[in-house]
Amino acid sequence: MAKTAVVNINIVTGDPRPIFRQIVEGLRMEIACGNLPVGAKLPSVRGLAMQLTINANTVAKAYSELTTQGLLEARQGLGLFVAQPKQRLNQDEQEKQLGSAIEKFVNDIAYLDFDKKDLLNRIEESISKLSHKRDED
Amino acid sequence: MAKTAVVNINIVTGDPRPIFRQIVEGLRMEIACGNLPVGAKLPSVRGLAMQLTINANTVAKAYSELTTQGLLEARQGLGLFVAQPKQRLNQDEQEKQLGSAIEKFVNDIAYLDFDKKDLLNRIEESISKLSHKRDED
DNA sequence: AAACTGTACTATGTGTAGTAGTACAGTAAA
DNA sequence: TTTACTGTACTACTACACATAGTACAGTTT
Repeated sequence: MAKTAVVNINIVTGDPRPIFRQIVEGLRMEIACGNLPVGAKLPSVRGLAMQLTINANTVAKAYSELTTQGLLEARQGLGLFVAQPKQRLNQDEQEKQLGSAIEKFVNDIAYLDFDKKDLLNRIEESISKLSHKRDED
Repeated sequence: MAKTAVVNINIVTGDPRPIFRQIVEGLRMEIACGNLPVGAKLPSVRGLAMQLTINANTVAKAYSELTTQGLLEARQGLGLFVAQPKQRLNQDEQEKQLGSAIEKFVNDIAYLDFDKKDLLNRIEESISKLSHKRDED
């Protein structure tokens, strides 16, 4: 049987995001960075709940959303696995989400002091950590 | 008496953000882009509520948060005005917020298709619309 | 059969968001 | 002085989101 991957996420008290969303976003990044490759087996609902000291239903909710997003694949009685990535959004929806993300980001940083070049470098660096972005020009 | 500025924001049904937050973020951008210059007089709590067809207490809540953030200055009996910008965060807190914003942004775009150079250009372009970022190198 | 796994449900409590309504204090204009 | 604007603050209510606790069922492997 496949060995359970180590999931390196934690819940930050005081983070304005709900707990289940911190899990969702934490796992999205772990998968996007290649720390959880396709086929990796995630901790069980009850296992991750104990690890994070939260309720199992909260973990189940996060896992359910990731499954709906196509990042995970659930097999009842067996566990949850990182799914083979597939294109799920059409071009228009992609463009819309990209635009929203840029707008939200600029809103967040609008009142901060920073050097523009430095900022763009940091963004480029963070993007380069995404595993499927590493091989691009 | 100062003329009330026209505020070009609207509430998007279906937007996951609470209504008061859409107002906060909309006004932050209007101010940051120079559409609402220092000293501009905003619509009254009751006026904006009517304009947006929402409750006046919801507007008051948004205005209150913007006042706390230092972007607006309230004068009881007179109205609300765009405040003189002032540095409010220390360097550490700035860096922390910048890091969080980048992290959140990369999480949002991690599964989208985009050309890296194009993305960085679009971010640079959006930043250039911020009025206090126009004169920078 | 036991022990793991996911899935789904009810029930409860807490906190947030928004509305509706009301009232008070400050200011300017008539 | 009155009127009409302004911001500020409060109570009360409803609805929803979030998280927990508990329970039970079905699938799979050992």
